[in-house]
Amino acid sequence: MEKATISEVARHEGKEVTLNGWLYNKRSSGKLWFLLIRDGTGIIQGVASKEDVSESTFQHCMDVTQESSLSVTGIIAEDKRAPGGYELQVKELRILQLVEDYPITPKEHGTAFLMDHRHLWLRSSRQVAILRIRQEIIRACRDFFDQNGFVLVDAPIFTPAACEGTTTLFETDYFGSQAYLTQSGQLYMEAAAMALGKVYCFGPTFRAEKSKTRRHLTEFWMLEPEVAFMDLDGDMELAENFIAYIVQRILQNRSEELKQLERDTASLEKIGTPFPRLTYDEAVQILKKKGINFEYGNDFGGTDETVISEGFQKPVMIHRYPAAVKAFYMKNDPEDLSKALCVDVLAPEGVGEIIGGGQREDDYDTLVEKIKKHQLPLKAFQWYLDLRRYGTVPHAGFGLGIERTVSWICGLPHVRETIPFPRMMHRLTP
RNA sequence: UCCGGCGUAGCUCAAUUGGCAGAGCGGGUGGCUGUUAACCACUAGGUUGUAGGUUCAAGUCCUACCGCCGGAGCCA
Repeated sequence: MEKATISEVARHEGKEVTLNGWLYNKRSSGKLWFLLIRDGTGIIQGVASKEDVSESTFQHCMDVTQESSLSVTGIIAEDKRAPGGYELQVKELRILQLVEDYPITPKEHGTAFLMDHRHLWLRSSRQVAILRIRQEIIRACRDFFDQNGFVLVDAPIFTPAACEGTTTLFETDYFGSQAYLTQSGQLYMEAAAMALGKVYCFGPTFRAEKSKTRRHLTEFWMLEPEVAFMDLDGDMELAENFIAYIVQRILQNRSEELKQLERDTASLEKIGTPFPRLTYDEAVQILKKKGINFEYGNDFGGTDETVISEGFQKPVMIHRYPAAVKAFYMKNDPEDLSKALCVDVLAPEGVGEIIGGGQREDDYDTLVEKIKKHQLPLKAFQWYLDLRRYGTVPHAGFGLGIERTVSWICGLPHVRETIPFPRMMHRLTP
C-alpha cells in the first residue's frame, strides 16, 4: 500500500493510498460520511458510504472526533463536488487516538482564547498558510544575500551593553554580572563586514518596551546586512532590490496561500524598483500639506507614517532625518551636519516601518564625541571604536523586521499571527 | 506610564427603564446516501472577573481591585 501526502494526491489519481493525519471536520448525511482530513500538506475530503466500507470502518467514521489522529486508506478520485477537486474514497479508517473535547471548534473565537491555545491554533488552515509564507519570506531573504556574495555571520544573543541607549533591554544574570538580551546585531555585523566585506545576520531580537500595539512584539526576528565601502545611496538600492525580490518570490511560490488568506495580490504585483525616495524635509512637507500637526525636528509617529505612505503604492524610503532623533552610530550628512545619513522604509497599507538603516559613522573622533553626547559608557564601546582605529572605511547596512514584513505581505492587521509563538507584554505562554 | 474600551455557559454573544439569566456553536441521544463552518428534533450545561456598597429587587447603578484589548510614547 502506497503512502501519500495530500499536497500530491493528483499524482495518485485512481490509485489506492494511505494518508496519515488528523480529522479537521466531518459532516454526515445518514449512511454517507464526509471526513475532512488534514496532514500538514493540505486538506482532503474523505467519503465513506455504508455500502462500501466494513462495519467497523463505518462505525469509526461515526465515532471519530475533531483532531483525532488517524490513518485512512482509499482510492483517490477527481470530483468537482469535493473541495480541492479530489477526494478520497475511504476503504479503511483507523483511529490512532480518539480525541475528547478539542477546544477550538469550527466557529468563531476571540483572539485571547485563540492565543491561549496557540499550540493548537497553529493547526488551522489559515495559520498554516501564514507560517508557510513566513518560511518562504525567510528563505527568500537568505537566498537574496547568499546569491549576492554576502556571508552569514551569527551575532551573539547575550550582550554586555546597550547598542542604542534609548530602548529598554531585557536584563539577565550572567554568572553574577549583568548581561542583556540583544536588541540588534548591527555592531557585531560592522566588525564582521570589516573581515568579510558583505555580511548579514538573522536572529531573534528583544525589546523590553511596554508597547501594546498591533506592530510590536517583545521578541521578534530581524535580518541585518552590513556592507563595507557602501554609502547611503548603495544602502537604499540594496534595500529596494531586497524587498522587491522577497515580494516576487512570495507571488511565485506562495500564491495558493495568499489566495487562502484572501490577500489582494494586485497591490503586491506593483512592488517593483525603484521605490520612491523622500528626504525627511519632503516628508514633513507632505504632512503639512495634509494639515497634520507636526513639529519639525521630531521623529515620525505611527499615524504620521501611515499618512506619508498613503500617497504611494510602493514602499517609501525616507532618508536624512535630523541627527538628533537618531542613534549615535549614524553618520552625519557632510552637506548638512544636522542630518543623519539614515533611511527608514515604510511599507504601504499602513504597516509602517519595516526597515531602518543607514551609513555608519566611520571617523574615530566624531564617534567618540557622539558616544559621549548620548551619555553611553565609552569603556563598553572600545572594541567598536577599534573598527575606526584599524582601517576604517565607509560602510552601511539596515535591519528588516521579519514579522512586520510577513504582516504586510499577508495583509494581516496584527503582527501576533506572523510568528508561531508570539511574545508580547502580556503574553509569555504557551 | 498615560488615555480609552471590555470581562455573562467550554466558545461567540444577547438580556429593553434596575424586575423570572437566554441563543447559536461545541458535548450527548436520535434522524437523514453528495455534504461544503451541512441540516432537523430532543437534551445536559451558570458563584454574570473579585471584594464591598446603594435598593423591596443588581448582569445592569456606585467605589476599589484584578485580568485582558489597542492607541500614545518608543521602535523593526
